[in-house]
Formats: sequence, C-alpha cells, structure tokens
Amino acid sequence: MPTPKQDGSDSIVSQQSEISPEQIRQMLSQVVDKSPADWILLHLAIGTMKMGGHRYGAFLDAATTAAKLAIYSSFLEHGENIRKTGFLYHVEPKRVKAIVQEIQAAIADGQSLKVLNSKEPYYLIALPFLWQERFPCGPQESRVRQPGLTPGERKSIEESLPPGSPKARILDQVEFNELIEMLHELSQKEFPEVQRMPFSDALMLHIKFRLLHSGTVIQIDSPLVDIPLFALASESYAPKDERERAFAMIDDVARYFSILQSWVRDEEGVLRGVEVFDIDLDRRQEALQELDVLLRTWADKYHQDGGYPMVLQFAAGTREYD
Amino acid sequence: MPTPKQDGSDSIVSQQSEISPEQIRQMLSQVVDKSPADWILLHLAIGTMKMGGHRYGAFLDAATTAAKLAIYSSFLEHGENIRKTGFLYHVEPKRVKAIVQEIQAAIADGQSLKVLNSKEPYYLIALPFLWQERFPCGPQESRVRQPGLTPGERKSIEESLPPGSPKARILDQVEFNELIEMLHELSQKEFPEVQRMPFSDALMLHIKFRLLHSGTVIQIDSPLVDIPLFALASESYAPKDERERAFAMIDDVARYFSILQSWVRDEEGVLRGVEVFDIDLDRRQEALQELDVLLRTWADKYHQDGGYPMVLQFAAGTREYD
DNA sequence: CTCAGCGGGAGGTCCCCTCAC
DNA sequence: GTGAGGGGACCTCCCGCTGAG
Repeated sequence: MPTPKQDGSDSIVSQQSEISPEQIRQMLSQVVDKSPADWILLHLAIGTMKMGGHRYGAFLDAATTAAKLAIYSSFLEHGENIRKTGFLYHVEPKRVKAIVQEIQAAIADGQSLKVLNSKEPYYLIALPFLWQERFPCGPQESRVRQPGLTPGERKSIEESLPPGSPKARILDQVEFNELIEMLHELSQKEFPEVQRMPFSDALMLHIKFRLLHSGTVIQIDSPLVDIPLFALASESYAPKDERERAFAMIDDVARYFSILQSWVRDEEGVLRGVEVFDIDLDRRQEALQELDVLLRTWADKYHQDGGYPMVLQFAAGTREYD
Repeated sequence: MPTPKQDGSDSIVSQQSEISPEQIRQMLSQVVDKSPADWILLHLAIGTMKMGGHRYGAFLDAATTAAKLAIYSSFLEHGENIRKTGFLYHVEPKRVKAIVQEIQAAIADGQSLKVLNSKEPYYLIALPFLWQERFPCGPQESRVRQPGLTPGERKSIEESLPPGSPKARILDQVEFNELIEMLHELSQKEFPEVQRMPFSDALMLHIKFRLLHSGTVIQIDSPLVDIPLFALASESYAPKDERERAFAMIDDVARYFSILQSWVRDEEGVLRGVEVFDIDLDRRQEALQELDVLLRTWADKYHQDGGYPMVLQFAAGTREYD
C-alpha cells in the first residue's frame, strides 16, 4: 500500500503520478474480473466521467434512468401489471408505480429524465460560447480590463496566453464565478421545476476545477496584479485528440450495440462475427492495412445511391481474454 | 394514455400485451434521444436485468461500483489527492476517502465489491444443479413422492411434464421455498459478513417468480393433489436461443469496447473502422455472405500458430441514426 | 489553503404490515 | 391475486459548518 507524499507544487492542470496507467488498468481488470457486463460499465464510467467530465452523481442518475426504462418496458410488455413487474425486478409495487408515473410524465413532457444528455455536460461545452458572447473583445481592444495597469503591462499579460486563445476578455475571480453560475442556471432551465439542482459552492468549485483541469480556461497569477485572473484558452471544451477519440468510441459502441440488438432479435440483414486468430507480428501492420482496404472496397462494391441504409463496424486488436 | 383491462387469465409464463416490442423500442429511443452513452446504458440494463434476470438493485450497485472504480483510478493518477479527486467528480472528500478505502480493501481481500459477477445471478444458474443434488431421482423411481397417490396418478403427473425435464423430484411448496433459501444463502457465502443481503419473503417471491417466468421451473396445479407442486423443467437456467444470443452480445460489446479502448490510447496494431453505405435490398443477403467469407479467409490467410493473439469483431446491419 | 471532523435534509433501497376490490 | 395505503430501517447524495496543522 504505497502512500507517497503529496507534492504541493502540483499545478491543477498537469499532474504526474508514480503509478503507470498500465498498472492502473491491470488493477481495475483484476477487480472487475472478466465479467463482461461490469467491464462495459467500467469503460463507460471512465469514458463519461474521466474523459467527458460528467459528475459522479450524473452517471449514477443516468444508470438509474436506464434501469427504470428497462423496468418500464417490461411493465408494458406484461400487461401493465405493477405487481408482476415488481416481482420480476425485486422492486416494491409502490416504487414501480412511481417509476411508471415518472416515465410517463417524461414522455408527455418531452424530456425530464436524468440522462447524460449529450456527451458533455452543458455547463462545460457552453462556456466558450457564453464567455465570448458576454465578454467579447474587439480586434483592437486589449483582453485585459483590470484597472491600474499600463498598456505595456496589459500587453505582457496578453502575450503570456497560449497561442490559439480566442479573443475574449480576461476575467477576475468574481466575474468568472458569475459566469459559471450563469452557465449552471442555463443548464438547469431545460429541467422541470422539481429536481433542479440548486447552485452551490461545491458545485461551482467542481465546474471551475473541470474547466481549469481540461485547459479550457487558464488561471493567470501575474505579479502585476494581486488578484488571480482567468482567461479563455480554447474555442471549445477540450476536443483534443485522445478525448475526441474517446467520444468516437462511445459512439461506435452504442451503434455496435444497436446492431447486435437486432441480431439478438434475429432480424433480417444482420451479420455479426468474431474472428480469433494468431498473427506474426511482422505481418500485423500489413494485415490490418489489407483488411481496411478489403472492407472499403466491399462497401464500395455494394453501395448504391438511394438504397437501404447500412452500416458496417469493425475493430481488430490484441486478444486479451479468451 | 391507454389503460387496457387486465386479463386475469394470464399465466405467469406467457404474457401477451397490446403493445408491440417495436413500439416499445421506438418509445424508449425517443426518451433516450440519441445520446450514445445513455443508449449503451439502456441496452446494458435491458440485457442484464430483463434477459439476465439480475435484480434492479444489483444493476444499480454494479453501476455505482464502476463509477467508484473510475474515481479511484483518477485518485491514483493525480497523486492520491482526495480533495482534487473530489472536485473533479463533484464528490465530497469524505466520500472519496470512503470509496478509496473500500476499493483498497476489496483489492486486498480479493473481491468484495458489488458487481454483476457472472452473466446471471448465482441463485438462478445454480438452481438446477442444487435441485438434482439435493432431491435426486433414480431412473426407476417416480418423481412424485407426495403421499396419498396411486402409481397411476403419479405417472399421469409425471407425464404432464414437458419433454426434456431432468430426472429430479417434484417438490411441494415448502420444499421449494427451502431450496430457494438454500440457494440464496449459498450465493451470499462469497460476500463478506457485512453487506450481506438477508433472506426475506420479498426476495423469495422474486426468485420464485424469476424461475417460473424463465421456464426453468414449472408449477403443477393438478386436481389430484390439493397443494401446488413444482417441477424442474430444464437442465440449466434458460439458455435458450434469444437469451443465449443476448449473452454473446454483452460479451461482444465488452471485447469491442476493449479494442476501441486501446485504439483511443493510440496503441500499435489496432484497426477501427465504420463503413456507411446504402444497398440494394435484393443484394443484401449476397453482400453479407460475401463479407463473412471475406473476413474468414482474411483471418485464415494471416493466421499463424503460436503467433500474437488477435481478435477481429464486426457487425453489419441497418443504419438507424446518422 | 488543505485536511479533518460533525451536523442536517432529502430521497432512494430495502423490509414488513393492513384493507378493499 | 391485485391495487393502494400505512409504518420503519438504513444508506447515499447533497449541503453547510467548525477547527487543527
């Protein structure tokens, strides 16, 4: 049980750890222990929370909602029998009734269930846009508006920003906090009156931390001013390489799941397969390239404009468990 | 809001509803509304709860565990800083600490986290084996042991069993309940003293209902005896066609997820792709068969005994959303 | 500023019970 | 059987507060 000392000099953005990601993955796979359903849940949790920035509670709510929907669909299938449904899933009849009412209300009102709506929490994706809308900065203006600074000092602060930073005003602590609160209120607008999450200090700290952690916003502690300043550093919330691929992954898995779902239902026109094989590592790259071309040409061969919409998904890689 | 009348003649095993599965699926997809992460959660909930027979609470526990593991891995990556981890996921430091301790204890003890351990709950899969072990039935013996019946009556009850029923004694209400309680106790043995779920009437009803619903056990209400009898009707808990494919689906998705995970990390020797195309319905079957052969021969071509373990997964079907 | 503790409220999962149709 | 109502236990997720280093 290693207990390394805290390094107080760690910045928010860049942390190092003594434990390699590989070790962590091995440790996690040891705990989950080859149960496929748990494996999916774990990957999903990591994808949405760690990469996507969703709250812990939001993930739990979304999982609860999914389970409720599963119950509700059973409820409909079994002749809307509350008691039977309750037995099937080990839920009290009282609770089943509440779940049914909640979902029916949600269907009527369009939306009100707690889900991981888009890939990102609204208050994170919307920030760059709201910032530039509320605190715009003309091309000739300085981003710095704080009083008591010479033009030269303003310029030196501006030049400390990373390249690619959008033209937007630099905010002080109070303005930044207000912006975050505004974002939170906006994100809650689409929910019904009840079950809205009130704004709180803890929530603000969470959002602020997420923005700094992702590099969307950077904090400037210039010796020229005695208060911390905050600058918008990106046009959008962290859509950079690995994170972008993480979203594509969630997308792929969802579609793949859909296809297999129709395969389970034994529908027409569905193909599902797994090929297990061993390969000479020297020929691996060659094989994968050939496969890529193979599938592309196959799809091209059968493609016909205006035809029936189809999708083929494939992934090949190291076989980890048999 | 349709409120169809209950049909009191519905048996437990075969229910009909006025709503088609297709309608239910459309309704669900309307609520989840194209958010891929939610879509995965919903499919997973349906797969594990509806098909797999897991309890509602078990699914929620598993989701919570996955989220906790995601938090724990972040905790390790960020230098074991409780506060930072708390901010990242909007969790109280107090709670973060409890989660960390819980997981470390689980790693030390081998296993104690609440997961969907195997694909099925233990008390459901183990039933046929325990039944045949505790209440065996010799080849020449009658399955029926209830007193006060003539040999002819015993035979007529035995012949009312569906074909393929294992040779095992037919139980009365009390014996069946005891068997279920025994199963529950066995399934709890592997958990630590704390957080064991006590047996209860509600739980017994749930398990009994699941067994009858899946057809693993059938209830016999013979006019010859005044008490209900229960007979084992299957060698194993419901591994029949659709359900079996549902397990394969969960398996596939987990492996597919794993491959994509390594793709996100930009590892060597990983290929991921999506081909979108339209097809002439008359040629669809031909195309899919060709694809199947294509991939098989490709894998055969590069297969080499003793080589590096690889897996290729693919699925093709109707494109539902773009 | 970080870490630690304790307080409360709301809501959910579990359990059991009774009574009318 | 089913619906509808009552009760209580425990845990978890939220929030706020105060002090010690």
